[in-house]
Amino acid sequence: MSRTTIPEQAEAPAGEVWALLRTLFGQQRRRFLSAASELDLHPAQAGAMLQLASSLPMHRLATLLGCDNSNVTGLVDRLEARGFVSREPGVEDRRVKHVVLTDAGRQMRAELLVRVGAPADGLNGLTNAELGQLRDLLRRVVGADSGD
Amino acid sequence: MSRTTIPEQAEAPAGEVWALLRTLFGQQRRRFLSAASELDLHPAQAGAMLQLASSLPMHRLATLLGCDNSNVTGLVDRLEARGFVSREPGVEDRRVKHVVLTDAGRQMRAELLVRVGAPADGLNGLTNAELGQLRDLLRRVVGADSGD
DNA sequence: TATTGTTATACTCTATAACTATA
DNA sequence: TATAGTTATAGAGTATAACAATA
Repeated sequence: MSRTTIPEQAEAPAGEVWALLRTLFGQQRRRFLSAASELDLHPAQAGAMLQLASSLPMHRLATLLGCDNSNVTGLVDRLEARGFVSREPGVEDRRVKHVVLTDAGRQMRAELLVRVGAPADGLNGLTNAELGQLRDLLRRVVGADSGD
Repeated sequence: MSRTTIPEQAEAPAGEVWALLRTLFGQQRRRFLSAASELDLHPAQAGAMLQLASSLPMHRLATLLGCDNSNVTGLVDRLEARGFVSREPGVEDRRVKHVVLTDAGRQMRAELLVRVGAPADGLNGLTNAELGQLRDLLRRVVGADSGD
């Protein structure tokens, strides 16, 4: 692939780290898009499938995906038409519908996770001690950003 | 924000690092989407603007964005309609059209970079020595993945 | 013959607003 | 009154196929 990330600001001490992280972001994004494509899922559909670790109300799914409730209607319509999810009425609040994976949906999600969720290949080249170092540093980077 | 990333596989040594990286991915993705939205750009348009560090042939932009040539036609149409880019005919190969930023486009791109390209806030909490450590570790992670 | 960019088509995503049924 | 989900609508992205101009 001749994909390249945008150059610029790779000089500053933090900037250099940032450039490396962006490279990883790009790799991961392409991995996600490839996985979705291979499985014949639209990226948004793949994103929804990944969020469905457990059943979720429609509006909760909308929040997680960062889109309007109305979009989820069509999204779930299409996933339902392909047999990956079903809508189950809420018992406690009858306005709510829960999106729940079918067996086929669980299998599809597993396929996605194999392709997207696996640690980037490069991590396997590090020793456990180095992974520990990396973990500690990243924790501080992540922790400082408002946790969302 | 009540956005959460998908749990699962945070036990393995590499898996823990991977989970942290995914958190960063999510933060960065939301930052990108917010920036695009604030500037009234569709994510795909914002992505194109970021790639235009220098002029690019239409087909090259398509490759960089990972989409078909035919999509770039409409994408550039709309950016052109808003005055951010112009099409310039190629001199060496007359089939080619070069997409080049206008002054307004350069300014818009700068606005985007301020919002998206800045090092994640968390990096500022690390010492230079720690940044060096992090850089060395990430270089090995990135280097091992087939460089695209 | 192959490539560049365009057009046409069809499907999906996305935001907005209006509607319903619940709460 | 407010919330959950739907519908309707419009603008945009995306893939595919077919096409003209150029190589």
